[in-house]
This record gives sequence, structure tokens and C-alpha cells, in this order.
Amino acid sequence: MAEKGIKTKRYIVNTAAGLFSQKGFTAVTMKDICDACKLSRGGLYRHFGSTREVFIEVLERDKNDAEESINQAIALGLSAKKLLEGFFQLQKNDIAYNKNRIEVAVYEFSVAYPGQKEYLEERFYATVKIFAKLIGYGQERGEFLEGEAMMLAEHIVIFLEGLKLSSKIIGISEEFLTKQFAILGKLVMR
Amino acid sequence: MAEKGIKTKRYIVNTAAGLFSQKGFTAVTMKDICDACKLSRGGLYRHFGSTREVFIEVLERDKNDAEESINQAIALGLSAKKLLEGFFQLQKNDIAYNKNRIEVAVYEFSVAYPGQKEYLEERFYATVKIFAKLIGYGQERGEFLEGEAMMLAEHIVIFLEGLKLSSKIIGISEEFLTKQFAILGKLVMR
Amino acid sequence: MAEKGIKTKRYIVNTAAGLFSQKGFTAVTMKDICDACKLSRGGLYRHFGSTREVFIEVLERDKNDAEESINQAIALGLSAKKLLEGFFQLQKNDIAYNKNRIEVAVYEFSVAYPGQKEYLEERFYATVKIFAKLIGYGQERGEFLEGEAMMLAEHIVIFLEGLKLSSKIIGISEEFLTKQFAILGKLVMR
Amino acid sequence: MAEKGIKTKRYIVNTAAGLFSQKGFTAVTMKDICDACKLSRGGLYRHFGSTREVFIEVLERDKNDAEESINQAIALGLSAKKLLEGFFQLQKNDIAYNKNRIEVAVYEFSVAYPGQKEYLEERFYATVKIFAKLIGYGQERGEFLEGEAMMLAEHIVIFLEGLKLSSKIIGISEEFLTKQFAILGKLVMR
DNA sequence: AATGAATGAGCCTTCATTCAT
DNA sequence: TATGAATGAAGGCTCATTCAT
Repeated sequence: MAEKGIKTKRYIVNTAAGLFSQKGFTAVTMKDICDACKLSRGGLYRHFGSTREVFIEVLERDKNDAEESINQAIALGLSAKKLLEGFFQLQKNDIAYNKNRIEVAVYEFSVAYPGQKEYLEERFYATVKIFAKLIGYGQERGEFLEGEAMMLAEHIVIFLEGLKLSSKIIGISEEFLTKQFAILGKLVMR
Repeated sequence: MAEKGIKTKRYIVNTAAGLFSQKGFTAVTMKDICDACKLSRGGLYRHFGSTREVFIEVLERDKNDAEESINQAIALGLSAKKLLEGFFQLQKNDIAYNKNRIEVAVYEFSVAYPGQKEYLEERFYATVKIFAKLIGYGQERGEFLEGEAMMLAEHIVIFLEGLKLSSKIIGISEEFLTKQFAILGKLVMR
Repeated sequence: MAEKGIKTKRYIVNTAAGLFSQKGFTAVTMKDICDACKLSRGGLYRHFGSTREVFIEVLERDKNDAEESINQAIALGLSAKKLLEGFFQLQKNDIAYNKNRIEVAVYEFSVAYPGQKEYLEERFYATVKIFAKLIGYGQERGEFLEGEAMMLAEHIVIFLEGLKLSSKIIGISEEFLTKQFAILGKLVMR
Repeated sequence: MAEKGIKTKRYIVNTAAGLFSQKGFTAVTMKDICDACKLSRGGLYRHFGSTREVFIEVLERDKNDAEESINQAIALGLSAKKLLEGFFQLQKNDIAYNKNRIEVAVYEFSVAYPGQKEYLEERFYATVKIFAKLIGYGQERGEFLEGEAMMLAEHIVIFLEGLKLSSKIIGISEEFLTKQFAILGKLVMR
């Protein structure tokens, strides 16, 4: 049965995701992953041949399913403002609770494997497009200010990356996050 | 003579700064620095005992001398708008020409040496304060919109970190930078 | 049913023989054999516990059935010259078509398992004896030159080993082989 | 001073030559060489990056200086018979005292690094040429039988390879060697 | 100050081998 | 019989670090 192998693989990816979030890409070794998974060397290598392979799988796992949810919301005619605020709330939680901050690892990865740049660029723009769609939707409904939706979306995504990066260095409170997202909101909303 | 020693030290720091910018902190080894400096093991160790020591020296070297220049500008009563645009131009150049993007290395460093967090936080806020001062000055002169100068300054610095990070992954044109800085400007200027 | 098991075993031995011929003994791993046989680890281990076991089986398989054929030929009173030339032709084919060059693997095996030396020595002399018998037969019939048949047989076998070894390193043409075997022939035949 | 490094390098090559002679190429690991040299891992790697590098150096070291000695002998007008017998004596000693039997390692090496085949072929023919020269010289002086000197030389070299190979598997006495070399002599000498 | 030889620790990777299914 | 997951040992390789010169 391949069942068990797939389970182990999923388990490794989940465990490794945590490591990459904490320590970045370069600092995580196959041994770290072994230890974290309580798996022997050979056991790990049966599933992944390098941290590169594990990392790619982590990115795949995280592939945004946000797009779908936004399409649904738009189909239902929900308020763009509410939607955007909902998105911001998700990000705030991720940052406040230290989840999903894999951005720096992604950067390190792009340095270590320049050949993967296109893949990472695609990943960046996938997120951008979701925000752009949301902003365009808000503009159509008259809820948001006019402006180039794409540029604004890029601005937001870039700011979020900076925020995730900085949050590892400076202490960040709920209040701080609220204020910063309010600034972001002013750029978009009426 | 200590003269030559100081020169060598400066040379090592400059060379290492390039390495850290390119490869981050973790990926740079003492051997890398030896090779890049064309210096023997013993030669390097005479000056620095670890990559940590070298890195701190790199950060010290980069300590912002921007504060001084801003104080002078304020004393001279120059336009806040011009000043801010000048700052932005500097950042644009740094990014466009691939300079000074040591941010990710700083992050990695903070993970590797959590004990240095305060030092890094201080470094972050040093930059923030410069922007805050500039914004406050512009508000006093009525050139800038009202608002919490500190928060806005933080927003700008965080965005810049994100931009420096992203610029390593996605291709960034002059035009792109101009538009993004324009968005930033709208947050501050009338 | 043991039937299928025996078939699989034979299949493994045949496949492994090719590997040993190509790569020698030491360089072949159980994993190599698994892969070459498209068999799982457990599947292979059911039949053989180590490369040593597989190799011995390969040698057994190759055990010269030449002896029998020579006895028959002698009983029939065939020409010794023709017989020897026939043998040489077989060897030429083996070398020209890259078959059966397991000699070096045998050597490596003797280093890895010194305890098997007697077995290998026996194997060597089995071949020698065939040639000796053939030479003795030719001498009796007056077709061959006088001389110590045993020594000549050893000489031939040693030369053949050298030829098989060298043929892996230097390019060897049909013509080259013909000339070399002619030299060998001169030692024996009138 | 590079002095010490060169000494160590030479020492490693000499020590490794013994290992390769005993165990062949594939079975010798970098660790084996470390242990045999009583050198740490890093210490060995400072000089050689792989067994391949060490092995090539071993072959270089062994590059035949026989050519020179034969040229001198010919210039002095010495007896070809005596010379050939001298050469044979050297080979007998090497085999009897277990020296210099690196032939199988060479073969294994050629399998492991097919790209080095030309180099090895060249090495083979260097030895052949020495014998060919000697045989040609003997023929000129009327000491040796007529015949293609090159072919005979190849025959001798191939036989020697076979002998070195076989000597690892079968027990070989002085007497045995004397007889075998006598057979070889008959091919050449009057 | 600087060189480069050497050590030893640590991670990488591949296998032989076992075992539950 | 056969599969493939898992273990642990062994060897490869790279470094930080020290030291004699």
C-alpha cells in the first residue's frame, strides 16, 4: 500500500514547513528535518532527496486557495470592503500567531536556486492577482477609490512581505498591526 | 603598525558586505570570506573570529549617516517634499542597482543570534526615526498630510524592506519603482 | 510452488551476471541488482542475502561445461588442432562481443572474501585442466609440439585473463585478436 | 613554506599506492586512505578531493622510467637477451613480493571513469613500446627471432597483466614464474 | 600580520538489512 | 512470494578553528 508513504510525506512537509518558517531555507538541514520528524536519515531520503525538494512541496501545499473563495464571494455579491477586511484579518492572525511566515525562506531559496525564479515570480503574482481582482471588484461597486488595481495590489503584497520580514526582528502588537493595516486600507477604500 | 591592519579590516568588511547582500547571512562561511578576500584562514582569523563578528561590523559600517544630513536640511529650512523625494530616489537607486540589500541577511542573523535582537530592533527604529522626523517636519510646514508621523514612518520602512526582498525574486523596472514610490508619497504628501 | 521461485532466481542470476561483467564485483550493490531486476528489496532478499551469494551463483552458472564437450571430441578422435582453434574462436567471440568478462569481478571477489580463494583457485585450474587435456591429446596425436602440457595450459589461461582485462582498456580489433591467438598457437602447435 | 605540503602529498600517494595494489580501485575509500596515512579527513582533502585524484597521481608516479634505462643499455651495446631477462627478473620480483600490482585497479578505474580511457590506453602502449624497442634491438643484433616486434610486445604485456591478475587468486611459486617466463622467452629468443 | 597544514565536528548521501503488510 | 517503508551504519565532503612557521 502506498497509503503509508503518502501519509509520511504529508507529515514531513507539514513539519518542515514549520522549520522553514522559523529558520529560513538555508539554515534548515536534512538532519533538522529528520530530527523534527523523528525519522531516520534513510527514512527521510526515501521521500525527499534534498531540502530543495521538501521546500518545493511546502510551497505547493500552500498554493493559494484564496482565489476560489474570492470568486465565490464575488458571485454572491458580498461587500468588497468586508472582503478586504477579512483578508487583512487573516494576514494579521498569521503574523500575530507566527504562522506562515515563509517569505524569507522563499527569498533564500531563490538565491540558492536561481533556476526556480520563474516559479517564485509566478507564485508572487498569483497572490497579487487575487488582491487585484478584489480591488477591481470594489472599484466597480464604487466602494473603493479609483486607481490602478494591479499597482495597488502589488503595493499591498510587497508591504505584507516587509511586514512578515520585520515582524521577526521587531516586536509587533495587535494594535500596531491594526494601525498599519488601516494605513493600507486608506490607499484603497473610500 | 596598526595602520595596515585597519586597512585590511576595512577591506574585509567591504568584501564581506557584498557576500552577505548576495547570499544572506547563513550561507556565507568564513571560507567564503577568505576566498573572496584572497586571504588565508589565519589571515582572516587575525581580524575576525566568526561570520557573526564580520556581520556586525558590516552593520556598523552601514549605520545611517542619514540622520545628520536631515538635521542639516531642516536647519536650512529646505522643502520637506524635496527631501522626501530625495530619500526615495536614493532607495530607488539602491534597489535598481542591486546595492545594499542586506535586509534578509539581517533577518537570518536575528534567527541565528536571537540575543542580538535588541540591537537589530534599535537599528530598525533608527531608520524609522529619520523618516518620522522628516514627516513631522513636513507636517509642521504644512507640506504633508496630518497623521501619526511614527506610524507612517514605520509603514514606509516596512514597505521598503518588502520591496528589497521582493526585488530579488521578481523583476523590477524603473517605471515600476516610480509608481510604487508614488503610492507611498500619496500617503504622506498633500 | 517452488517453480516460480527458481525461475526468478535464475532471472536474478542472469541479470546480475551482466552487472558484474560491466562493473566488477565491489561496485555492484544489492540496490543495483534490485533496480536491474525491477524487483523490490524484499523480493531480492527472499532469494539472496548478499551480493556475495549472488556472485557465487553466477560463477556456478558459468561452470565450464567445456570439459564434457572435449571428452566427447576426444572419444570421437577429432583433430586436436581443429579443437583448439575452435576454443580460441569461442574466446575471440566472447571478447569481441564483450561477453563473459567476469574475470576482474572474480579478482575483486577474492580480495573481498579471502576465504573463497580455494574455491576460485579450483575454478582457475578447472579451466587449465581442460586446456591441458586438449594439449596432451594433441601431443599424443603428434599434432602438437612436445612440452609440459600443464605449464602451457596455464600460460594460455593466464594470457586469456590478461586479454580480457586489457580489452576493457584498449580498443581491440578482430585482426588484433587473430594475430594474438596465432602467437598463442605457435607455442603449442607444430 | 609549501615544502611540507609536497612531502605530505608524496607520502599520501605512496601509501595509497599500496592500498590500491591490495584492494583495487573501487574498494579503496577516502577514509581508508586517511586511516592508512594516519591523517584526518580534512587533512587528506586538503591535498586530494577524491580517490580518483589520488589514483591518477599514483599512476603518474609510476610512469615508466624504464624507457630511459633501456635507451642507455642500447647505447652501451649490451646484450638484448640479458636485457630482456633482466626485465623479466624485475617483473618476477614485483609479482613474487606483491609489489606494483595495480593493474586491476587500473581496470576498475577505467570502468568508474570511462572518460580516462585514452589516458590509460596511452599508459598501456607506453609499456608496449618499451618491449617493442627491446625486441627490435634484439632482432637487429640477431639475438632474437624474426617477427612483428609490436605484436610480440603486446603479447608480453597482456600476458603480464594476466599474470598479475592471476597471482592474486592462485598461489604462485618462484619455480612457476621461472617456467612461465621461459615460455615467454621462447616466443622471442632464438 | 599572514600563510597554509592539520584536526575534528557535522551534515550529506547511499546502502545493507529488516519488517509489517 | 513480493512490496516498499524504515533503520542505522558507513563513507563523502565541507567547515570552523588552531597552530607552527
